[in-house]
Amino acid sequence: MGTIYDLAKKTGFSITTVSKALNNYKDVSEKTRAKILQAAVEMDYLPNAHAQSLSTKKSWAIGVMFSEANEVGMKHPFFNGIIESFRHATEEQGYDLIFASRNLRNRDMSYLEHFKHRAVDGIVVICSDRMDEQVQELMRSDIPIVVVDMDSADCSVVYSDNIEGARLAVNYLYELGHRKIAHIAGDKTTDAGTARVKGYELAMQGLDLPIQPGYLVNAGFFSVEEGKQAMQQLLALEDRPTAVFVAGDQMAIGAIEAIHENGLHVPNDISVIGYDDIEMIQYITPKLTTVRQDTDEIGEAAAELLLEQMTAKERLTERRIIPVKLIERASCAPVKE
Amino acid sequence: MGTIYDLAKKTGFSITTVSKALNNYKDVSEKTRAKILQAAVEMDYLPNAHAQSLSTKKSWAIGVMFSEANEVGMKHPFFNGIIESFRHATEEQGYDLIFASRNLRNRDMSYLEHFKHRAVDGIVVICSDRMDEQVQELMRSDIPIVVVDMDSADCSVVYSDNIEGARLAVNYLYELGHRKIAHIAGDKTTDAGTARVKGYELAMQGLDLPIQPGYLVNAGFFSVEEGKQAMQQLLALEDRPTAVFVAGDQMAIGAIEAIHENGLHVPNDISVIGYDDIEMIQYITPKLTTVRQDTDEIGEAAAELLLEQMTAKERLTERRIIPVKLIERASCAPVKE
DNA sequence: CAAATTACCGAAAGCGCTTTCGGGAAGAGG
DNA sequence: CCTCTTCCCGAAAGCGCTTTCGGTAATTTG
Repeated sequence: MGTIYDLAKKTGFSITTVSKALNNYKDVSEKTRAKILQAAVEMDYLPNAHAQSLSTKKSWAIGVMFSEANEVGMKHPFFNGIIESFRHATEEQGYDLIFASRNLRNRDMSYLEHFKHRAVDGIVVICSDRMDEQVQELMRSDIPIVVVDMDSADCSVVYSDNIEGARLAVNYLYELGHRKIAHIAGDKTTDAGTARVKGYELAMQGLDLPIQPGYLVNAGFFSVEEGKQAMQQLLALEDRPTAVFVAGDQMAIGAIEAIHENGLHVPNDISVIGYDDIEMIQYITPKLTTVRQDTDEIGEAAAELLLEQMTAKERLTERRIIPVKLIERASCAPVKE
Repeated sequence: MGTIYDLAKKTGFSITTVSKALNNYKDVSEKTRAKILQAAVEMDYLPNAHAQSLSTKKSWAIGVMFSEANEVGMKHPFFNGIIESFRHATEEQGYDLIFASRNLRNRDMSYLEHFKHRAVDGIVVICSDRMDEQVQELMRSDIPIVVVDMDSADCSVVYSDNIEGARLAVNYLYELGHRKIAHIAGDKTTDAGTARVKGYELAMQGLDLPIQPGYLVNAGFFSVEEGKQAMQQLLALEDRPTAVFVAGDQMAIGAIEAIHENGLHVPNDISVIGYDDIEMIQYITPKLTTVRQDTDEIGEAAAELLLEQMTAKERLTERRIIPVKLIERASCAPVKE
């Protein structure tokens, strides 16, 4: 491959001139630039990124911190859509993504430390847990950052319109005639969870529907199993709901399982509506009606907010709330008399 | 944060000594090492990775090339399980993963070029398409590399035992009494696809079952839609199969859809068995019986093979074939008389 | 034609770190 | 007491690149 020095020797110019030619400086003639570029392809020259970063203080790398909840990591069916779209958007601008280990040659370090060590130009955190100490530390730092699925006044954030999403869901159920509408909620340590609860409460209130005791059940971290357990609680109630708004698709899948295991039918006996619109729910029975979060849009918005800061070289704090949409499928039906 | 120079000034030692203390050289006394380490945490010192890489020629980074087929990227339900496990394994050794863009400040470059530019220590390619020019180029290079889900004599590879998996599937159907067993195949440009076809043919032959005309249908790149279309072809046959072995779970989902749309029942009318064991198939109806590929194992094996090369600092060519397992669920039934 | 621009190029310092090599001090051996 | 090791430490070169600053040659201007 060779270094810039080899290129200089080969062409007879100084490394200064070579560097300038490569970087499109204007004070090098077209003739010599052409020669240098030509020689560069001939010897298959590629600049060394580390050397460049060292001298320019720009690494063209974005550090990503991914939720570790439930041990799923990149398998997370909602987050991986976001990261994919984020990747596309940043890639176009020439940035690489780096997934940092928390382990530097057997020395434990925080994400922030690792990102500083790697000298990333910016950070994206995709994590719902507001309480995560690592996330907090990142948000307090002075590196450009964007956080997804969480709110904060201290840094740029992007998340779905959860209040509105919950309202859509509840109103939809209401229009189908349902009055006994329960909510299976995500954990309170997540903004998404709390916002959807709030949206649920607001919507119910707006419709003049009281929330019956036991109708609001916390189901933890959005897993199938937790959704199932939550639904079992609802089914054990004296006065069962006729419809339930579930704060996540995976939990909704669990909820449906519970209902089926109870010998009941979805949607004939109980309607359920989910949240997220992850891929698999179009293949389950019944196909799940849900509130779609636009992962493409979220990823792009996150990229935009981060890019903005990186070029401005200063931290900005912008909030971007992405609209949601109700996707009607087959898991909700008019209430039975 | 400060540089090593600041640390030297603060402690009164030379940067040489500081560097040695930090890197556990033996020729620095415990006393001074302690002082330096202490000062390091006090001033929040972190070594600059670029500077380190520049002088050591080791970047502690692994480049990952991910399949771009079907535009899914990290959303791929099988591959993302592998990459997640790979990440865990390499992370423990202190390596970071870098997802390279193919775009270097508006100059197009190949993955190989980009990885050279970034001076990664190794490369993992997770991609099924044997014909991909980029993959070929990577395999020809001299950087340590491991490729997943593809065979090659020129570099270390790891993939599932596809022949055996196909055999398991066919034999299972046979034991349920099926004799008219069709196969919906993955594309011939993928090793997985061709190997499963071969396994299917071998198994049928071993059971003395002829493969009836039209029973082997190519369905492309493992998508739901393609699986559906392939199944429609099978359903259009005079003499329909009673069971079908599908080379991928997503295609199997499509196949089941097609069967249902045709007014038939799975498994009562037609049994279907998939391949992969992706998460969602336990939630569809009927729950899909399938051949499980062990993504954890594959990712770990890939990490191991790559790590090995990176420490040896030379390219090795080892082949690791991961065993598969039949997971019995509810999409297969004894043949009807 | 002299003076003032302009165009082009290179020396050198610097980015933050590692590593070789040599040298002084302290301890061991005779 | 002198020599030989051993133990610590630092000077300096080097990793591959960017960028400032100045200098020469070519060109333009009056």
